[in-house]
Amino acid sequence: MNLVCYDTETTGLDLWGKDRMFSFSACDLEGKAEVYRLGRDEGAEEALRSLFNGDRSLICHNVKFDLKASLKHLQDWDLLDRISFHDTSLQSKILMNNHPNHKLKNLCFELAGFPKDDEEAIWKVMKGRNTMEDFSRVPEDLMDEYQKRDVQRCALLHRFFYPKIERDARLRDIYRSELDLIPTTIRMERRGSMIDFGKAAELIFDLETWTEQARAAIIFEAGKDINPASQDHIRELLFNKLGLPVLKRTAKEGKESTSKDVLLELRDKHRVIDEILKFRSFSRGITTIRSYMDFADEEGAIHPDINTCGAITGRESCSKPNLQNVSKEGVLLNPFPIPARRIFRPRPGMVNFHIDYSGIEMRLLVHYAREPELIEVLNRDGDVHLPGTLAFYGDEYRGADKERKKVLRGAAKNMNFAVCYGAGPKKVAEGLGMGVNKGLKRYSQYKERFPKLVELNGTISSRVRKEGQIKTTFGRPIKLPRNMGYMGVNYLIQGTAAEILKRSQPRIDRYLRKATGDEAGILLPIHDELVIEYPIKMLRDAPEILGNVRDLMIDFSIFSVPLEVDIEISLNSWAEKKPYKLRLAS
DNA sequence: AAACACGGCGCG
DNA sequence: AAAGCGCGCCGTGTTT
Repeated sequence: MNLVCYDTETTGLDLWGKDRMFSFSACDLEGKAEVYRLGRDEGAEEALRSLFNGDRSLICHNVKFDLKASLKHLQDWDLLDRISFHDTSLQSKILMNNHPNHKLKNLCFELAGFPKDDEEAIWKVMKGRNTMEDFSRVPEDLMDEYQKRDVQRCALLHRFFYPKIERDARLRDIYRSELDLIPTTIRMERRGSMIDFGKAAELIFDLETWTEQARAAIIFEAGKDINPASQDHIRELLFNKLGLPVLKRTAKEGKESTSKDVLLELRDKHRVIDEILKFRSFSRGITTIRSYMDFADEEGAIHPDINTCGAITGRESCSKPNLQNVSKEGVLLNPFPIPARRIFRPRPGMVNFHIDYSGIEMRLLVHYAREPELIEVLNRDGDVHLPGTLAFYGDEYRGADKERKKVLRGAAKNMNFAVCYGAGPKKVAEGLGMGVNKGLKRYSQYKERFPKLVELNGTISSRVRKEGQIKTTFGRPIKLPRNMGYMGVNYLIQGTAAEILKRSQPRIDRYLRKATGDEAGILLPIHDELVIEYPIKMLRDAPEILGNVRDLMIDFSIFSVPLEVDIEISLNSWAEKKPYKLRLAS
């Protein structure tokens, strides 16, 4: 296939809104480049069309962006199914996950000494202008030269990276799955998640009232007009004026920390603490909800930017706005939550399904530890935290009432994780809440029963020291500093879970489009969860269709433990999710 | 005015 | 000697 490096220039980054492409450049792998400016160059439109309709494979750095810009201009989103492409940014992320930014210019400079000063002239020109992101105002000859350099950089990277991926079957598979996720993600962004402007405005109104009340209370306690948003002012109030104890210091500057966990400890020492917590939560809530409203289009839909490989572990990330951290109610240790999920709702005529992998973290820990008893428990769909609970608490658990059982199981569950992430006997004994001697004894009993689980951290840690990386079951390498072995287990679990969710999405996308004629579709991935929109008129078929989605999500034969999902449905808002049963219990 | 570092905090 | 980590985004305060 004919390989062509391709790069677009746009008036800005808001491609789902006001911005558009105004130019593009292309070159072959030898670096022979051409630049076209739409509306200036004869034949630009035709050249663009031939790039997308011909028998070509486009190579881009951040291909999602160039595809969005191009298909928006061509007004032909069906091309997503047909176009073949490469992405040098993804190649870099797979081969060197720990690179700090994967920027085109930096990579070419670092890998090949390709000078990166060619943009300076452009910035000089932009300096006097107030529309910073609008490159279409840069003099055309300068711009042409700059664009040529960029596609040539892309060619350089492809020639450097791609052979390394191509010659390793596992890397090839990972790369293929990453590329497969791109069109699926563009379709999600295009749909967008809906907010209710009225509800948002109401919420902001309430939050403003509560913020001002908290501000007034704090100023009253301070006895002077301070800014509650200023950490310096709060520090002065808490630790000088009121003389409260310093429980923690900040990492870089060693100042008295005023973080939430500190404030929660000091909560019963003075009534101003709660007012500070309220002020922080409510004022943050206002700016967050405002930003949601600002990002929404006329319909009320927010089209975020989903980065399919945004984290060093391979996780996805989300920005402008980040819809992966919409705050929710009912969180332990958050006394004044913002009910932001109430303003997110299904499109008219739709419901949302929220499908999350149940207990995927513990399942993968058991898989990687190869702990036989727990593998067996998972295979018969048992409670994976119960054996640990019994090992830690024994008869104390058996003889407890229902409420007490819940508490003990919760503590044991915590310690199951803690042990895997490297907690020592002392920490575990402490976490069990039973006195050190007894706790230490129970820890050693636990260790005898689940030796593999207890050894996991050490095993991975020494692998990190030796190899400077870990590999997920799929074969994705995740590099980390050799002296940071304690992070290995976390990277392994996070990276594997990410890959599972990422591989399930294109399958689901293809299936839903076929089964519902493009009516149902994914809206958002949230690390171990997918939000899906689904037409109300097809709800009768939902048990079957969601059942098939479930099957696609858990179909991974390479693990020694089974996967499972929980499904919830929301009709009115993301704050009102109800369990959804695939079929009536028989 | 813009860019940066920092602490802080929401989610997973 | 050690329960861990990943993001994006905000306001303050400082530097350029």
